[in-house]
Amino acid sequence: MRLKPSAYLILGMLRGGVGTGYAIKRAVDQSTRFFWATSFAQVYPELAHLEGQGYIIGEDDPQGGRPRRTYRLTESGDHALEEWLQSTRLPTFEFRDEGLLRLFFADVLSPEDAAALVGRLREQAQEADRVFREEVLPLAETGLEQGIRFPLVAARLGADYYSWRASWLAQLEAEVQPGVKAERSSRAP
Amino acid sequence: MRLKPSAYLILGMLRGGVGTGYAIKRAVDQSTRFFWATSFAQVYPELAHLEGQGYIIGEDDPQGGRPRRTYRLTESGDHALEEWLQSTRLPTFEFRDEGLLRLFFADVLSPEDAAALVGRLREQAQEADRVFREEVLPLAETGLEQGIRFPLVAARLGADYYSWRASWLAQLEAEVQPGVKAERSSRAP
DNA sequence: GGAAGCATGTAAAGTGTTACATGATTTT
DNA sequence: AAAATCATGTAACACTTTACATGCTTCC
Repeated sequence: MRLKPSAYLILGMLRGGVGTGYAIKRAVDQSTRFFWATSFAQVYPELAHLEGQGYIIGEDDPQGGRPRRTYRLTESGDHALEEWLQSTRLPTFEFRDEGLLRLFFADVLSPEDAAALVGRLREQAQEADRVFREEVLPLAETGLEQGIRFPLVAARLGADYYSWRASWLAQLEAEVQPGVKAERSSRAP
Repeated sequence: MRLKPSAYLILGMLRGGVGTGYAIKRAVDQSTRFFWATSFAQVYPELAHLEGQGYIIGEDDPQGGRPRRTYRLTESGDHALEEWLQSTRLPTFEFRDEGLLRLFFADVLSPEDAAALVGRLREQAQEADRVFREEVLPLAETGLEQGIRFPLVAARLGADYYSWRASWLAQLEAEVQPGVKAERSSRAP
């Protein structure tokens, strides 16, 4: 791999017309942050690095007295982005979910406390679902007018994931209610 | 938060009877690694740190000429673990999914190449699903005999997630096939 | 006039991964 | 006899986050 995923994130944003470091960070916060987040302290050095390697070109573009530097892809950067998108290399996948870790160790707790823990996890999934439907999805929909559909696809996958997770946990919550006997879900009336 | 999640991972494993650094790393590789991974270079220093803080006590426990150090929780460690499990603090949730990032930028590609990318993502989800069902789930089931059920619950959530993701992507794959017109899924005969 | 937003960066601290180093025991 | 597994650790590197530092412009 020539570049790290965080670098392709920047190439992709530049390709989509998001031209400054500040704007890239803001765009990420409103879109990809759920599966790939970033920070100013990552974006600015990476822009400098990508320019040094010839993947992008920056141009000073001050707005009044306020300095600004706007970047665009070079041919080399454009090529690198497409190559990455078509690569068959296994994409990195890192998942750190403290909630699931707690669930994993829930045998330590009393049935009541374990049930409460599952309930909290379900609530958190519902809250994430709400954020996606109220904030992320509507924003992604605005891209459709310019024929940009995949950010909406990604947002839908995220929203549907949290919905799915919330109902999976709600089901589990019902099964672990103290008083409910069965090891597997009670299907008896 | 008194301790970081990686520390609670170790406390939880010790509480479950997994007593050495080596065994903890192995156990994690077979169970929690999908939502919380670790490495020897994290486990050994963390064990030393937790012992220094009084959460655990280690005892030299050589096997023949092979040195070994076995740890157990102190009261303080036991208390810290339960407190963490009952905490209402928002659990850390970090997700880095390069596959979704590629999907997000797929408008750059031709419809054919975008469809191929979706197909690769679907295959990868299917492969992860297979690993869960063939390797992780059977292992987690062995815990049931000792009345340990939540590792299996967590493994089921993981397995079901990848199944769900694979079929979501299969559905998307059908929708983005070149030749299929509609913006939204074609419900025509 | 003050707050919020635009804009760019650096420094320090924390976290995590990979590679290395060593040696005993068990399995093939 | 060799390979795999058990077992413990360190060093170097890579990566991320948080906090800091600065100053302009726009909105209330």
